[in-house]
Amino acid sequence: MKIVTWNINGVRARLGNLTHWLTESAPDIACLQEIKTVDEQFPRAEIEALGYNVEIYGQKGFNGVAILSKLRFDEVIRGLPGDDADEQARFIEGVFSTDKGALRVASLYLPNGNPIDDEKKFSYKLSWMARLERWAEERLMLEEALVLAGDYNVIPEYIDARFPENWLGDALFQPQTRQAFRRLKNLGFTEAVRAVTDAPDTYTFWDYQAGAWQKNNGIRIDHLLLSPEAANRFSSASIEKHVRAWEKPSDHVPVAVELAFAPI
DNA sequence: ATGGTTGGTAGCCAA
Repeated sequence: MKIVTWNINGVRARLGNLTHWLTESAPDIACLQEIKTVDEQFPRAEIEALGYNVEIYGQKGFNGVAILSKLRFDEVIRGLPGDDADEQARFIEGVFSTDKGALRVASLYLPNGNPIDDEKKFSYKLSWMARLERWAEERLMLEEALVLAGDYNVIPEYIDARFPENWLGDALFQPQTRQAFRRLKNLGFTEAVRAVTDAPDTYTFWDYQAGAWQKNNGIRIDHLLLSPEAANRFSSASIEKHVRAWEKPSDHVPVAVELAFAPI
């Protein structure tokens, strides 16, 4: 089973890319972030025509996440618990039935947090990460196959940036940010890409500005965390870098994992 | 050199 995360940066502006990618990459489950639309304006019919079930947690203008799945959804939960006042659409989870039991997949869009001297923005990022850790702690107690996929807006290590010195003042590379990501991982997750390669050139995002793509000025911020039950069936990960060279690309590319589960 | 680019929006903001 192929599970992919992709920050699409506007699903309506990227519909041609999305349908082409779904046909080419053929994921079983695709986690999208930054769909930047309300549910009613999501291009549902075009995606369903390709054989996908669609569950959306949209928002006007910004944010918004979705899960597309060839498997039927047994359950869908929208929003990250822990703050009833948080109205940003950044988290959706789906539960599926497989030959090995339940598979839970979350699509998350972690707050950017910049600029770090804006106390509201950076503290929102850190408190969101603390909420995510509490949520993960609870879910791991279920001992299910769980894939926590999305745009984490976290550069975990120096090798995850082509020019790490450029990111020292950025919310994505702050010590507190990196520590919060380590804390999450250390609950017992396997981070898929780093489990299969130590290569530095595994970027998932290249800014639109200043020719970042042409200079390979990239960072690795899109991640898939696997619970032990998922990690034990994990065989490979891939970064679909060629998508960044398409016409009208997102600034992120899809990141995929292959897990030995079959739909039932 | 504190630059530049994109999407969604009508707040130039968020990234």
